[in-house]
Amino acid sequence: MAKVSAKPLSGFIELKPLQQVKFNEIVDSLKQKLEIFGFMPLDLPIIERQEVLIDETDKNETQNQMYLFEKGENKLGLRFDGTVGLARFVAGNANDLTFPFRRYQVGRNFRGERPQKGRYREFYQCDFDIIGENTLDSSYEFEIINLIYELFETLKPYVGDVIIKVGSRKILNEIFNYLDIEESVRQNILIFIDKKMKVSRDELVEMMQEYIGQAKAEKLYEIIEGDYKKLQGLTPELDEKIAELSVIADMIVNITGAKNVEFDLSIVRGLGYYTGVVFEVFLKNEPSLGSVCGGGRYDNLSDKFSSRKFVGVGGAIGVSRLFVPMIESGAIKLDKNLVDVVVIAMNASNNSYAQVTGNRLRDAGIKTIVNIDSSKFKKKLENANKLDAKYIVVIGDDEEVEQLVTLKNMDTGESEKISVNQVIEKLGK
RNA sequence: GCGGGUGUAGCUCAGUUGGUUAGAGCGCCAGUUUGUGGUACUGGAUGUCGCCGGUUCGAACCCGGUCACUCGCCCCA
Repeated sequence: MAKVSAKPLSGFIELKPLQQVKFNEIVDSLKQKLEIFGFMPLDLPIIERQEVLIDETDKNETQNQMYLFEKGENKLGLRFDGTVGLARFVAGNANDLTFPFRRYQVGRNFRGERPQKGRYREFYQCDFDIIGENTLDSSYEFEIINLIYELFETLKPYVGDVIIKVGSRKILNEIFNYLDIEESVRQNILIFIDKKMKVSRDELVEMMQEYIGQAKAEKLYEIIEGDYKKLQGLTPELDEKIAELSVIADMIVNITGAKNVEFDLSIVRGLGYYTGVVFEVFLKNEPSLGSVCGGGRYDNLSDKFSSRKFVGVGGAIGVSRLFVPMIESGAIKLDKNLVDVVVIAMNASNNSYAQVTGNRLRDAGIKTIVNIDSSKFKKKLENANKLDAKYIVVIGDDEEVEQLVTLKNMDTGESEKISVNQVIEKLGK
C-alpha cells in the first residue's frame, strides 16, 4: 500500500527538539526584555473573521496570500500578521486599556506565498506596539527604536551584529512636495525607492524617470542617497520634519552611541500603512536575508472597527526568518545535554527503587530520565550516551541493599558509589 | 501569478557514449559471551532511480507531459 508522504508542507517549518530548545530560548529572551520595557503580553487568536483580515479599501498582494476558508456559514481566515488582530482588540477593549498601551505578541502567522530562503508560509513573528488614543508624540518613536536596539542586543549571541536603518515618510513627503512630484505617482516612486538596496543607481533612476522625468529622478536619487540633515533650508515644512527626526536621532545617538543605527531616507517599507518614521533591521552577517525586523509609525490603526482614533508605533521581528537560516548554516550552535541524569535499573526487581531515586533527583531540579525497560544494560548505556546525559545513576541489587547508588560521569567514565543526597549535592543547581 | 534549477537508500550524493542482480559515505539494526557507553572490527536491512507515457532488443540515463522540492521576481517578517 502506497504510503502518504511524511514530509511537512513546503514553507512550513518543523524544528527538531534540540533546535526547538534553542528557539524557545531566543523567544524567552525577547519576551523577558519586552516585559522589562513594560510591554504586556497579548496572545490573540490565530483565526479571525474574514472581514477583520480583509481590507476592502486596499486590495493588496497580501490578500491573495491569505489562507481563507469557511466553517459552516462563517467566513474565516488565518492571520497573516499581528497587527490586524491588535487593531480589533484595541477597538473592542479601549475602555479597559491604559493609553499609551504597550503590548507584545510572539506567534504564528500564515501567508500562502511561494516559499524561498527566509520566507515561509507559516512563520513566527514577534510584534510589539505602543498604541495611543488620538495622538502619540514622537518620543515614542524613539522608544521603539531604542527597544529594537535593546532586543537585538539580547539576540547578539545568536545572530551577531545588526544594522538598524531608520527613514521618514514625512520627510520623503516634503521632498516630493519640494520636487513638485504629483500625488498620483508617489506610490510608484515609493516602491522604487524601496528597491534602492537591490538595484544600481542607474537602474533606479531609469525606473523613476518614467514617472517624473530624468532631472527629478536624478535629483531625488541624490537626496535619498545623502544625509537628511543636509537638506535643511529647502522648504520650511521640510525643515520642520527634519528637526523632528533630529530630536529622535540625537536621543538615539546619546543612548546607543549610534552604534548599529543609520538614518536612511530610502527606507520606506513599500506600500504599508506607515505614515512617519519607518525602520528595518538587517543582519550584518547575512544581509541577503533581507530585513529581519521592520516597523514604524501608523496613524489609522482601528478606523474600520471604531469611530475613536488610535495611532501607534510598532515593529515586528521575523523570528523564523532569523532563526531557521541561522540554524541551517550552523551559525546558531545547539546545546546538547538536555538531560542531566539517566537512572538505569539493572534488574526488574530494582525498578521501584530506580523510580523513587529518579523522583528525588527531579525534586532537586535535576533533569532526569529513568530507564527501566527490559533491554540489556549495555543498550541502556548506549541510549544514555545518545541522549548526551552528563551522568548515569546505576541501580542494582548491591545498591538497593546498601541504599546507595552508583554515579558515573559519562565524560570521564569515572564512577563512585554514594548516597542519593550526595548525588543531589554534587549535581544540584 | 511569472522565471531558473533539481528529483537515485533515513541523510549527502556517485552512476562512464543507453547494456546483466543500482552504488559509496554517514546514519540505523545486530554481534564481538555474564553490571559499563563513546572508538574499533564483523555482519545486516532499506530503493516502483518522483510519477505517467513515448523511442529502443534494452532506459536511472534520450524525448514529451505531469507532480514535488528549491532559488529568484512580485510582495513581504
